[in-house]
Amino acid sequence: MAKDKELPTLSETQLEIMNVVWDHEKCSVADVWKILNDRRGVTRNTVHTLIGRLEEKGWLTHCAEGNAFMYAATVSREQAQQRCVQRIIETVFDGSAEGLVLTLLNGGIVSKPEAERIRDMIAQAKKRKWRNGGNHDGA
Amino acid sequence: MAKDKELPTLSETQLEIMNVVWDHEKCSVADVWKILNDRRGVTRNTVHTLIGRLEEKGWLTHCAEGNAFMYAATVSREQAQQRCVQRIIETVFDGSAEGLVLTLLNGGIVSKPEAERIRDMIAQAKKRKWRNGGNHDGA
DNA sequence: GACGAGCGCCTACAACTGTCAGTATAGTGC
DNA sequence: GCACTATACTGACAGTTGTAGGCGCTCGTC
Repeated sequence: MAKDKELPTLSETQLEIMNVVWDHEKCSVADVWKILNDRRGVTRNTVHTLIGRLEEKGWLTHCAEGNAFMYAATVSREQAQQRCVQRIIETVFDGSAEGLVLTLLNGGIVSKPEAERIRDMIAQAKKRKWRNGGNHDGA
Repeated sequence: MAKDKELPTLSETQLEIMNVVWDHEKCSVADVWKILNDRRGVTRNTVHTLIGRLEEKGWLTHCAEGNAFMYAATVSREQAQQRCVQRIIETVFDGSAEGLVLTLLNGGIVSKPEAERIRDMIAQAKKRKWRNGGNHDGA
């Protein structure tokens, strides 16, 4: 886990599957299928193919457990989220994290209490990470 | 402009082209091609096809100007950015804008001065938007 | 009028993605 | 042993995307 080989980006459907796997730590094709099928009606085979491709790409690994395969993510949800945010900042906001937050605030995407919680989070992060001059400027 | 018909999402390359168009307000295939070709070597025809597809999907419009076509975006960069952020929050962060900011702060994506500027931005947005009880709680 | 440059249009192709049908295999119950 | 069920594997297909080649039109130049 946590090998930093650059994994290819995930499509929407692939992300949906990864989310299920992350939620359950590890699960079988049938598990994922049940959840996805509940949401939008999809064949077990489809899920199987998608999971297979995710494994091919390195996002998932499997191990036999009884007579079923259990799949687990090779990368934590947090890591994937980080990469995703990083990519969006680079491609959509031309490298500016502030641009992202600005859009968040001015686009009516966050509510007032959310914005306040976000402000608090930043204040806390400031204390925690840079209390005694821990520099972190290289963006 | 600003018609809120739901446009399909943009791929990375498509976004690259849109960025050039947004930067120049309006430009010809040749203009976009020059810039993209400088960056990574791509054929004029490729750019033409991509632009044509973007127009098909409603992201661009063109008007004849002399004997060349000038392309312009139908949606402002800000609108596109908003949608992009909204989508990422929904699909990657399960609807939580705070999750996004948390990732931004804890993932080492933003530097200290950036985080401070972001905090100021939030403080300002608070004053501006919710000064006299203007509620905005619906996501 | 011929010619080269610039441009738009059409077509093609490989890779990827989402979708599923069909087939094989293994476990369970009778 | 056979039928049933659950699972895994393979192959296929349509749509999208990135890439490019080739053709024809227009315009300025010689």
